[in-house]
Amino acid sequence: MSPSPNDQALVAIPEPTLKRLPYYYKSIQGQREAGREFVSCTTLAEALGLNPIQVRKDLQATGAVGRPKVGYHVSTTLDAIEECMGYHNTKDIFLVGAGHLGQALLAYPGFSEFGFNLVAAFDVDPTKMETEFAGKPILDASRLSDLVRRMHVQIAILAVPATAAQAVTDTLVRAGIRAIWNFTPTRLAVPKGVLVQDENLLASLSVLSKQLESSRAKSHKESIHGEPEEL
Amino acid sequence: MSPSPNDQALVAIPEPTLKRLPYYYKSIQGQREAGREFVSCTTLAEALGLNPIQVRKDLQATGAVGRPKVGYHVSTTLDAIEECMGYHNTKDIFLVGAGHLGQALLAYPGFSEFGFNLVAAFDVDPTKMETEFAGKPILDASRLSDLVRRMHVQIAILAVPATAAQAVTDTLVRAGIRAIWNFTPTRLAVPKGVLVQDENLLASLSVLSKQLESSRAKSHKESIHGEPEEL
DNA sequence: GTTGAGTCGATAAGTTTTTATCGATATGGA
DNA sequence: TCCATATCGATAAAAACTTATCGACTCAAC
Ligand SMILES: NC(=O)c1ccc[n+]([C@@H]2O[C@H](COP(=O)([O-])OP(=O)(O)OC[C@H]3O[C@@H](n4cnc5c(N)ncnc54)[C@H](O)[C@@H]3O)[C@@H](O)[C@H]2O)c1
Ligand SMILES: NC(=O)c1ccc[n+]([C@@H]2O[C@H](COP(=O)([O-])OP(=O)(O)OC[C@H]3O[C@@H](n4cnc5c(N)ncnc54)[C@H](O)[C@@H]3O)[C@@H](O)[C@H]2O)c1
Repeated sequence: MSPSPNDQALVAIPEPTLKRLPYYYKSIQGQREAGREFVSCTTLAEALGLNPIQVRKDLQATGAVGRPKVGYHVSTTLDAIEECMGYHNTKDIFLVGAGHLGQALLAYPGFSEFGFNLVAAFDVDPTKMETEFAGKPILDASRLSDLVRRMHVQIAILAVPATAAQAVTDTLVRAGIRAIWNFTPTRLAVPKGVLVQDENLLASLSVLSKQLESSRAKSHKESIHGEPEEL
Repeated sequence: MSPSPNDQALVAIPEPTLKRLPYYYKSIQGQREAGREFVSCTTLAEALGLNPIQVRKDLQATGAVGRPKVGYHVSTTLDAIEECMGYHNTKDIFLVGAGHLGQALLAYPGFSEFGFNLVAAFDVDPTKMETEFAGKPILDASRLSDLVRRMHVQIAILAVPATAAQAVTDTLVRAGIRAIWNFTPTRLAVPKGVLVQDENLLASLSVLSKQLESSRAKSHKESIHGEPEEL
C-alpha cells in the first residue's frame, strides 16, 4: 500500500523525536522573547547540545519549513510544533495514587503548558479522601471507574504502590482508559489498543550509574594503554 | 582494534537493555520466592510482555548463561544481574532541590534496593535548611560544593526550578560531580566526561498523548478503509 | 550583477536495536 | 535406548534511528 498524500500525518513520528520537540519548543520560545524572527538548526543544535542535522529532521517531522540561509521562522515553527503535538487541545487527566509522588505531580503547574489538565486525584486512604491538594480534589478511588466512564477521560497517571498497580490498571482499562503513564516499577498487562508509557525512575538511575562505572573503566583502560583522549 | 578477551566487560551494554534489566531482576526474584529453580526466556517474556529473543539477548549481556530446555538458574542469574549492575556497591547520592519532587524522592525507600544511598538534600529555602525530611537532612545549598568534594560524591539529582538548573550544574561540575540525574526540563551544558540522564517527565507525557492521538487517527482510517484489525 | 557563504531539503550511508533463523543440547516419556 | 520437544547460543536479517553528503536556494558584500 503506497502512502497517499494525506497519509503524511499518519506516518508516526519516532519517539526520540517526540521527546526532543519540547526542547526545541522551549528554546525557540526563548528566541522569540529575545526578539529574533528566525532561528537556524545550527543555532538550536548549539544551544541544546544536539546534532544540527537531527534538529532539521525533527523539525521536518512537525511540518515546519525553513528557508535556506535564513532558518526557520520563529512564530510559524512554534505553531507547527504546537499543532503537531496538540498543545492546544485540552486533555483531561486523572491521577491515581496521591502519595508522595502523586502530590508532587498534583502541585506541578507545568502540565497546562502542553494542554494537560490534571482534573482530580484518586486514593484509597480515608485521611486523604475528599480533601484537596494544591487546589485539586482527591477523591475516593471507588469512584474512579464511574468518573472515567462519565467524563470520557482517556489518560491516567499511575502512582500507586507496585502491589496495587495491575489491579488499578484493570479497573482503568475496564472503565475505558486509553493511555496510562506508569510510575510504578511494574510491567502492566493491558489489552491491545491501550498505551502504556513507563516511567521507571529507578531503572533510569541505574542506567546512569552503570554508564558512570563503564566510563570510569574505559578511561582507566585508556590511561593504561596510553590513549590520552581529552579534548 | 579487535576486542581482546577481557574487553568483554567494556563492551557497553545498550541503554534499552539496561532499562529492562530491573524488570527481569524483579520477575526472577518473584520466581525464586515461588520456589522455582529455573526460569526460561519464554516464561520471562510472557510475564513481562516482551519478546523472548530480546530477553535472551539482554540476559546474555549480563554474563548469565542458561541451559537448553531448562532455562536460567534463578540464583545464578540474579547474581549475574546484581554483579553486572553493581547493585551491591553502595553509591552515595546528593539531591539538590527539596521541593515537591525532591521530597517525594527523599521519601522513596526504593533506592537502597539497587545500592543507592541518598545521603542528603540541599536547598536555598531558609525554612527548609537544617531540617530533616523522611529522616534525611536538608542542608544549606551553599555547602553543596564543599561536601561533594569532601565526600567524593559522584552522582547528584537535580530537582531545582529550571531557572536554577544550569547554575547548580556548573557548581556541581566544578566540585567534581560525575553524573547528574536531571529532572528539570533544561538541556544541561556539561563538559565531556560528565554524564547526564534526562528525566523530562512532561516530554514523556507528551509522547504518550501524541501516540494516543495517532493511534486514534489510525484506527479511524482503518475503519474507513475497511481493515478490521482486532486480534 | 557576480560571488561567496550559510542554510535547507532530499537522499544516502552508518550505527544501533530488535527480530528471525537454525543447529546444538538437555530432558522426559515411549 | 531412542525420539519428540523445549530451550539456548550464535549468526543473520530487518527495522529504527542517527549522521553524512550534496545540490539548490537565499541573502549580503563587493
Ligand atoms: N516517590 C518516589 O520518588 C518514587 C520513585 C520511583 C518510583 N516510585 C513509584 O511510584 C509509586 C508511588 O510512589 P509514592 O512514593 O508516591 O508511594 P506512596 O506510598 O507515598 O503513595 C502511594 C499512594 O497510593 C495510594 N493507594 C494505594 N492503593 C491504592 C489504590 N488501589 N487506588 C488508589 N490509590 C491507592 C496510597 O493510599 C498512597 O497514598 C510506587 O509504585 C513507587 O514505586 C516512586
Ligand atoms: N513536581 C513535579 O511533578 C515535576 C514534574 C516534572 C518536572 N518537574 C521539574 O522538577 C523540578 C523541581 O520541581 P518541583 O515541583 O519540586 O519544584 P519546587 O518549586 O517545588 O521545588 C524546587 C526547590 O528547589 C529549591 N531551589 C531553588 N533554587 C535552588 C538552588 N539554587 N539550589 C538548591 N535548591 C534550590 C527551592 O527552594 C525549592 O525547594 C523543576 O525543574 C520542575 O520543572 C517537576
